Amino acid sequence: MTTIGLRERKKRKTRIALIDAALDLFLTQGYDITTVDQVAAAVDVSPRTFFRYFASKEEVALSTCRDGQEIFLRALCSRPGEESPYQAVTQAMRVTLAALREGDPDDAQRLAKVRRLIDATPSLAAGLMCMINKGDRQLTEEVARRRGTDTDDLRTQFVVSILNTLLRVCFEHGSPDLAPLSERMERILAIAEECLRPGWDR
Amino acid sequence: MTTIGLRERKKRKTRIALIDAALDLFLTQGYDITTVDQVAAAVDVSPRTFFRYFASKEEVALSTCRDGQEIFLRALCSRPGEESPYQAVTQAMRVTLAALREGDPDDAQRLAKVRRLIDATPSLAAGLMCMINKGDRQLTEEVARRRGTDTDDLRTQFVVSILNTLLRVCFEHGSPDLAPLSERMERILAIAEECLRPGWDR
DNA sequence: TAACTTATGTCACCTCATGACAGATGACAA
DNA sequence: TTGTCATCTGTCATGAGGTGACATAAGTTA
Repeated sequence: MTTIGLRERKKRKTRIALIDAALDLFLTQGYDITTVDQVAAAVDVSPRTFFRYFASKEEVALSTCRDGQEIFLRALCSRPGEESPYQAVTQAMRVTLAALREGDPDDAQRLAKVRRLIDATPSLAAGLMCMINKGDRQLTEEVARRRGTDTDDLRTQFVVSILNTLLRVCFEHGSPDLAPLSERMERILAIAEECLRPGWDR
Repeated sequence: MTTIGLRERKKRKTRIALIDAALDLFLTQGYDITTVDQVAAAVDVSPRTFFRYFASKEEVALSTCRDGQEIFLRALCSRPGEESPYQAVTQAMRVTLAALREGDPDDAQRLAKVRRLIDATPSLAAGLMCMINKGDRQLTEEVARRRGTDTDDLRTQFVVSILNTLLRVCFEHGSPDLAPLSERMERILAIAEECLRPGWDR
């Protein structure tokens, strides 16, 4: 049986509706001149309610990315413990892309929209970057665990930063489409392996 | 002769005064609850005038860092052309730290305050990171020039990201003091050289 | 149905940020 | 010194982002 009731279903529906309305308005009019009121009105909801779903205008724009990030972080945590930090991260990246390819097409669609939006909106690009780096703490713990150090270890922090770099380069300037994104990622990883000494992440 | 007139001097003075007042208020009360009006009042200036000097509350908080960044970027551009991207960046970092050590002690003092402030204020930490990455375009051009590629080159972008990583790791979690900062930087660079293959940035 | 929990709307309020306009002040030439 | 000009500044008005308080409506559970 589905344990979720009508209330929960409604909540998810308005959340999605807010995201979609916001994305469409942002893309057609521009992010900056679109007001929260307009987004709320498009979904027939009070502005106050908007802020109960999203803490800020930026959050609604980037929520899809955040969801993707969480998929990635979960994938990362469930990688086998023998994998080195680099292996675990790259595999988790591949898993995330695969999940996206096989999941709800609407989600992929939304992600494509967000990507177009971010490319047209510098402040959102900055926000996305910050978001990626927010995952640092979890990433740091995961790397520290795999390297057998604590999170203060300078080398661990260095490894984390490099991995973060890979994540950023792969995902920040991508095409909206999934296949080229995947290809781009593999090229980046090849470059990384050319540049880094074997065992650098151990 | 000094070519700057009274007007220019006054402008610089209020700018500095605004920065110092803002930093002190932010540190004593907290960044978030301090209003622009308070900062303006502390310098006996209208709030409107504040916004003629700084585009935002964040800008006044991070202005000292931005100044430092500009010193760094100028130092980078004037490095000899034979240096590899990595050499040029690391030397520019050292030059920047040296300039700070030998420059106006007030500036170093301000920088220390900013650091304490950033450590206590996540949103500013995010802002700082974004600022650092804003320097990317210039950094990318410099790296592309030294590698003899154009700025779209994937490997160039990778090199830029790694260098950016170094910058971040060195400057973001530092002690307020200058000497330990310098030492930390050297340790990070040593780690980087352990991890990266010779010639990785060529 | 009754009692509860929770989502929502309304209202009020604050801060950030910007445009328009007028007055004050420094810069500069005659 | 004086007059003109550019520019800095203050005042006022406006709009958007964001939040707290409280009542109400709706879903949930007994």
